[in-house]
Order: sequence, then structure tokens, then C-alpha cells
Amino acid sequence: MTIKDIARAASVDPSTVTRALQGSERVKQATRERVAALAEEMGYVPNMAARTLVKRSSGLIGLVIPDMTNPFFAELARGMENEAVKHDLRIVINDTLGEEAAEREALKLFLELEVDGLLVAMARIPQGFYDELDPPVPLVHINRPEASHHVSCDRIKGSIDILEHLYALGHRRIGFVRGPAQPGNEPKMAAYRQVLEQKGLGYEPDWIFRFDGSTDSAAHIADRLLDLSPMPTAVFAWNDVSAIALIHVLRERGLRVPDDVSIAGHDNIQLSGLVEPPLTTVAWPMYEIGQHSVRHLVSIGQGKSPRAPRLPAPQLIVRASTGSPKTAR
Amino acid sequence: MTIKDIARAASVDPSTVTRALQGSERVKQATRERVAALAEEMGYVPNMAARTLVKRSSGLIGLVIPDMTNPFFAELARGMENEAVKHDLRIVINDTLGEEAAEREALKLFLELEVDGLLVAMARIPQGFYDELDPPVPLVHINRPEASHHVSCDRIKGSIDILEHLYALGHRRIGFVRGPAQPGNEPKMAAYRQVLEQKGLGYEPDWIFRFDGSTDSAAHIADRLLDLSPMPTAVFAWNDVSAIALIHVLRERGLRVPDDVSIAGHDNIQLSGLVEPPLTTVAWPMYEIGQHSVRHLVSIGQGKSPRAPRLPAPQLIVRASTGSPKTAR
DNA sequence: GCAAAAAATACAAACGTTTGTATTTAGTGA
DNA sequence: TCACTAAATACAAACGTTTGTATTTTTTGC
Repeated sequence: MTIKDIARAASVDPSTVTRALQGSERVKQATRERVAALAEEMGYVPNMAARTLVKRSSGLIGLVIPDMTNPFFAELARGMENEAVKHDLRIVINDTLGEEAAEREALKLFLELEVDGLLVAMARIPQGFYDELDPPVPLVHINRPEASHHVSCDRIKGSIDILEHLYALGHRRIGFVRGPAQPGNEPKMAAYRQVLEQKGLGYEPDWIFRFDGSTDSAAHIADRLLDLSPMPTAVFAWNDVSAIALIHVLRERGLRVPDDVSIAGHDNIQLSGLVEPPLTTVAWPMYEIGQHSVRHLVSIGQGKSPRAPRLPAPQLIVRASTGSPKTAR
Repeated sequence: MTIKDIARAASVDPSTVTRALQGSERVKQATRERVAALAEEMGYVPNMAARTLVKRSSGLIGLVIPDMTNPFFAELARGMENEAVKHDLRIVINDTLGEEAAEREALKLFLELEVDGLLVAMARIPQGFYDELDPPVPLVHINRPEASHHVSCDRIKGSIDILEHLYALGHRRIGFVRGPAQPGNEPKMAAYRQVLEQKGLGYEPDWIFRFDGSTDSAAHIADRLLDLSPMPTAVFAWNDVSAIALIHVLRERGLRVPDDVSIAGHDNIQLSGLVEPPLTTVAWPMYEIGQHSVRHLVSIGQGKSPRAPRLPAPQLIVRASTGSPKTAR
């Protein structure tokens, strides 16, 4: 069922059919309607391959994300979809599991698909590689401020806010649970160092823990934490899952949160407000970032050189998992 | 940078270049290597549109899922990817947010892309629509046993297991928190009715609650539950998030879980083992389902008519959120 | 009713690959 | 060296659209 079949059925030239289907003014309204009806009736499905071939544009945007599982990225993707439809673009997603090889594969796929643009979140591959992408494609990085085109909200502000919140509550010994060594995680570490230094608080290497997502890992952190003397009175965890897990193991060991130790997370996942105690955390405007990144991409595609858009700042969400330190030790 | 450019550079015919790049035996080894080197050097990127056009096959599989956010589906997608690469297929994902219109859009996109197959998880659109898909594409449903081709594990067994687990613990009044009216959720409701009936336990309409994901909704359920007299001693929630939320609000109101009331969930999300108390739940072999569905799809594509594959059963995971009823009321 | 302008449609080439067939080149045995 | 076969390569058409240009048809103004 091709355009030619419809042309034959409508006793008209294929070129007229295309134009009719596109709603071109060049074809008589009556013909337009007749062709449209026929196409509908005959179950015509446009062949994107053929169209892409001649138009040199697929109407597709490739989205490369490291972890679908993370609601963070899911929210991002939704903001993108929302904006993309306004520009008649469609988003195809490729999950890389945070692996560099998969990221390369994803880029290869998208280049072959002749996507009109690329959105890359938390890229693992060094920036230099992206700068020399061939053929060049409009590309917007999410959360990579060093890239020539990117959309990021202030990546360090949220972490600073949460650390200052802890300081304001009276905490002077603050621990940190860090995630895997990904580019996106560095600002949290930087914020940790920066705030502690600025407040004149020292920090011990012992106060930095690494969480790998397992129960064992959480338990190990709790044990190490309890061994410390003096013990930190607050811990900032790099994401909500690790924060919630940590709270769990600490309570198991008899500590009260936040009375004995305050715990703060990052990301504001759905459950963060539903656990006991509800988690103090940072929410990023991922949906908005998604929308802006598509807008940005579109204007790059139009040959403009837009500046990085200003975005709403990450928001500190204070709940019950943080409070003033109650116990002296 | 097309195949013709390479042909010119290698002073050879375009057809030879294609064959060389495909590793065809028909072209001399020396030529193959020369062409490959040239292609690499000149930064050749195959044009999928052109290839798809003539081969009538894109090497793509379209995956339609209702909610990326759900780790359930993320796991599924990963199993699919893992299997797809073995068949030189690539997966493109489209999230529908569980909306029927978006599902139609996704199908349209994939048909236009000329995908080699379609994987549809928890479809909203009625089966009849899928049976008449035009042009016909190999299609495998996930969790829709009434479809001609589907991969599902026993959809009711996990729920039955968990309800029988509650019964075995001594619970005789068991409540149910149901999710939105999606096809995928019905078996849980069915299991609830079936087990209670089979055990000779009546169930009250009052024991069935609806959770919409908000804190308010959870609070409302807790209030309604506490108003009941006698109160159910156990509640089976349709997913882990609602179970965890429910536990939270119940504890806030002074109830002990599982002593006063046992709560069981479904899905085994990462956090289910990390909250307090760790959640009794059901794990589905989503990764395996993903793998099998791709295998199934491939054999359909080869013109076979495979039977629905046997899958590992859903697994009951007993943790601390369920126990024998302790309080008489 | 006629020329000119405008509107509607037809023609034809192009996009980059693949693939069946034809042609050239190399290799074999006598 | 020749005829014959096998190997390597070239030719050409096709896939379904789009789009610039040419042609036909209709409308307009007089």
C-alpha cells in the first residue's frame, strides 16, 4: 500500500498524493479530501525510510539515558516528549545502563537512523568525542555544563542547600554517602567539600561512604558509621534510595532518625515522602529540563546559537528525616 | 559520505562496496579489507533509511511500555535488549504513560519505521485492534494471555501465593489495595476473590481500597481501614509503592506492622528490601520474560508458530512486613 | 471570446542502498 | 596457447517518497 496505489485509485499523480497528504495549498481542496479519504480507507501507512531518504531528516530525536530505572530520567524523558510533539518530533530512547560501550552503540544507531537531534543525559564518553561527532548532529547534553550545548540546572546548589540546611540545624559533623564515580555525581562531592570547608568544619575521609545498592552495602555503612567516635550527627546521601536504605539499617541498630542522626537524600523519588520518617531531599526540575532541552535542540537545528536556558533551581524539600542533633556523644 | 564516495576512492563499484562491508564471500579478501579500511578512515556511516527501503526491514524492534518509571518495565526492557543484540536487532522504546492515545501513536510510529517486530507490554488497546493491525507485523504481547502471541508468566500465581501465605499465617480478614483499572491488574483482583472464596472467607466491599499514588490517598486508606470493625488483620497491596506508603501511614497512626496488621506488596522493587519493615512481596522474572519475548518474536518473524514459552514462576519473597495476627479486636 | 494569469496537476530526477544478472578477469588442465 | 570454469567485479533496476520544473486546466479581466 504505497502512495502510487493511492495515486492510481484516485487517478492522479503520486506527487499530487504527497502534496495532498501534506495539506499543500498547491492541490485543490476537493482533491485533498478525496485523496485523504482514499488513503484512510486503503489503510495507507507512510514509509518513513523513503521519506527520510529524500528529506534527509527523520523527524526523530535520539535520547540517550544511563538508567531508565531512575525515575529522575523517566521524568526527564516525559518533559522531552511533551515538548517534542509540539515540534512534530518523536523521541526514541536508548538505555545505556551507564556503560560506555552501550553509549557508543546508541550513538551509532541514532546516527544511522539520521535523527534530527541528539539528547544525551549524563554522558560517560568524554566531551572531546562528542565535539567531533561525524556527521555533526544538533546535540544537547543534559547536566554537562562543559559541553558547548547543554541544559542543566545548577548542579551544585541543591547539594549546598541541603548541607547548609544541616549546618543550620546545628550539625557540625556531617557524613556523605557517595554514588558511583559518574560525571553527574561529582558536583555532590564538590558541594560536600566546599560547604564543610567554607563553614570551617573539617571532614574526615572516614565520613565518606560508598553505597552500591545492596542491603549488605547499607549494613556495612551503618556499621562503619557506628564505629566512629565521635560519630557524625548527620549524613547526606547522594540519592534517596541510599538514604532510605541507610535509615533502615540505622534504625535496625537502634538509632533514632533524626534524633540520633539526621539523614538527607537527593532526587525526591515518589517514595521519599512515603517512608518513615519522610525524607528530606532535593528535587530537580527534570520535567522542565526535558522541555528546555528539546527547545534548545530545535533552535540549534534551525541554525541558531542559543544560550543555555535559565532553569528553575533545584528545590530543597525539608521533611522529617532531618532535625537538630539531640544526643551528645 | 556515502557508499558511492567509498566506491570512487577504492575505484570499485558501489555494489562491491556493499558486499565488502557485509563481508560477502563474493568479493576478494584484499578488496574487502581495502574497502573496510577506507570506510573507517572516511568516517562512513551507513544510511539506514536507504537500507530499510530496499531490504524492507529496519532491524528494529519497537517496544511499547506504559510506564518507564516502573522498574518492572525497565527490567523487562533490559532482558529484551540482552536478547536482541544476539539477533542483530535493536530496540527502540516508546513510553505511553498508560494512555491509549499514546499507545496508538507509538504503534503508528513503529509501523512507519517498518520495525521488524513489536513488543507490547500491558496494552490498553483492546486485542481486536491488534489482531487487525495493518500491515501485519510480528507482535508479542507481554502479560496478555488472551493474545495469539504472548509471553506471560502465571499472572495469578504470585498473588495467590501471597494470599495463601497470609492465610497460613492465620489471617482470616484480608484487605486489598487495588491499582488503576488496567488489564494487567485484573488478575490480582481475581486472585483476591478466588483465594478468599476458596478458603471460605467472606470479603467485604469495604476491604477493597484504591490507591492513586499520593500521600493523601494513602492516608485516606489508613483512615478507612482503622474505621473498620473488625479490622482486617492483613492487607495485600497491588504494588510495593502502595504497600510501603500504607505501612508508613499506618505506623504514623500508631499501628505496628506486622503485629497489628500485616502488609504485603507486589513487584519487589529495589527499595522493598530496604524499608522498615522489609516488605513481603512477589518478584516476577521480568528479565527472563524480556529475553523470551524477543526469542518468541524472532521465531514468529521466521514464519514459525511457536508455542508460548514456559517461564519461571513468580516468586514469593517473605520478609518482615507479614506475620501472624497478634492483636484480637 | 480571447489572451494572460493563476491554479492544479503531471513529469522526472533524486535520495543511498541492495541484489539479480551480466561482464570481465584470473585460474585451471590439457 | 587455448578453451573452459571459477572468481571477482560491474551494471542496472528497484525500494517509496519528495520536490523543482513543465504542462495542462481553469479562472480572470477586458
